[in-house]
Amino acid sequence: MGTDIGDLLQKHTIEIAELSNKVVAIDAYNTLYQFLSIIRQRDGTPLKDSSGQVTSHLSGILYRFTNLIESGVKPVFVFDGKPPEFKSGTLEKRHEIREAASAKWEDAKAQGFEEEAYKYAQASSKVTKEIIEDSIKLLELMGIPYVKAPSEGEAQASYMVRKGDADLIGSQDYDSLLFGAPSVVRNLTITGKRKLPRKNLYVDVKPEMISLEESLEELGVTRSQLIDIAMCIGTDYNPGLENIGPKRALKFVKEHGSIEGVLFEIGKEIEDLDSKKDFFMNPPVTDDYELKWEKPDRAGIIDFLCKQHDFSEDRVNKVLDRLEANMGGGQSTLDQWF
DNA sequence: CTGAGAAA
DNA sequence: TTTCTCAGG
Repeated sequence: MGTDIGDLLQKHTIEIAELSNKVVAIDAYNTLYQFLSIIRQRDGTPLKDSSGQVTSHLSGILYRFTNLIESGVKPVFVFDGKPPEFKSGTLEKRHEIREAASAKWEDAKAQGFEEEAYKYAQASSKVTKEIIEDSIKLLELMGIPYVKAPSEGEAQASYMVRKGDADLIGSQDYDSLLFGAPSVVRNLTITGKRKLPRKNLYVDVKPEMISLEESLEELGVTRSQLIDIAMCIGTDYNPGLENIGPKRALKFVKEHGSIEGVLFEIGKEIEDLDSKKDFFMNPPVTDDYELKWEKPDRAGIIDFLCKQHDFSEDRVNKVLDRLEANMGGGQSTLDQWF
C-alpha cells in the first residue's frame, strides 16, 4: 500500500490543539482500513452485530471523530472513485494477499497460534462496498461532510488542500505528497498511547506532520523528482526497481536528474511511465462538493447504531452529548470559521 | 481503537 | 489519581 518514501521525509510531532479549526481532508479508505484491521477482539474477530455484520469501522468513526471534533478539528472524508487502469496489478495483489491471510488465519486459529492468528486476521481486512455505504450513512447522520473522488481519494484530497478548501490531509500513507498535498498529518488521534501488539509496552503516539515544501527543500529535489524517487522504490502503479530503496533512489534521481536518466543508466524500463507520472501531477479531481458541518441526527444515529447494529444506547448517547455540543447550531466552535 | 471500570 | 485490562458489537 502506498509508497515507502517515508524514510526520506521531515516529520514533526504536533499537538492536537494545533489542529483546532483546521479542515482535515480524511483519506477515507486508509482510515477505514485502519479501523477494520485494528478494532478487533483478542482472537482476531472484528466487532460484529448480532446478524454477523462487521461494525469495527462504525465504532472507529463514532468515537475517534467525536473526539477530534471536540478538539476543534473539522474533518471531511474523501472516498475513492474509479481507480486508474494501471492500479489493477496492485489491487489484484492485495486481493491475493487477503485471501491467503484469510486461509492462514483459519489455520492458525485451528492450531491455537493466537499471535499468528491475530496477525493474519488483520491482514485479511477488506474495505467492502457495504463498509463504505455504512460509513457514509453514519457520517451523514453525524453531520460530517464527505466527498466522492472521481478517481483516487488522495488526489482529490490534495486538490482540496491546494485549492484552500482544506488545510491538510489525514492519512497514514505518504502518497498525497506525490499528488502535491502541502501537508499530511499521520496518527490523527487524541489518545496519546498505543499498545504494541502482544507486549507490555506502551508507546506515546502523537500526531505527526509532514510538509511537502520542507521535505523537498531538505532533499534538494522537486516534486516531480520526488515522484520519480517513489517510482524507483515502487508505488501503487508500478512495482519498483530491484535492489533500490529510498536511499539509493534519492541518490540516483539526484545524480541523473530524473527517473528517465536512472532507467537509461541501468538499462531498464517502466511500463506507461509517462502517463503514470502525469497521473501524479494531473489526476482527475472534482469541484463538485460542499463542506458543511451540521448538527447530528441523534434519533437517526440511535436507530442506525443501536437498533440496527446492536450498539449500546447508553454509550452512544454519551458520545452524542459530546458531539452535539460541538457540531452545528448555537455556540458551535465550528461556526466561527465562516 | 476507545471508553469504562478495576487495580495500583 | 493514574495506570492497566478488557469488552465493545
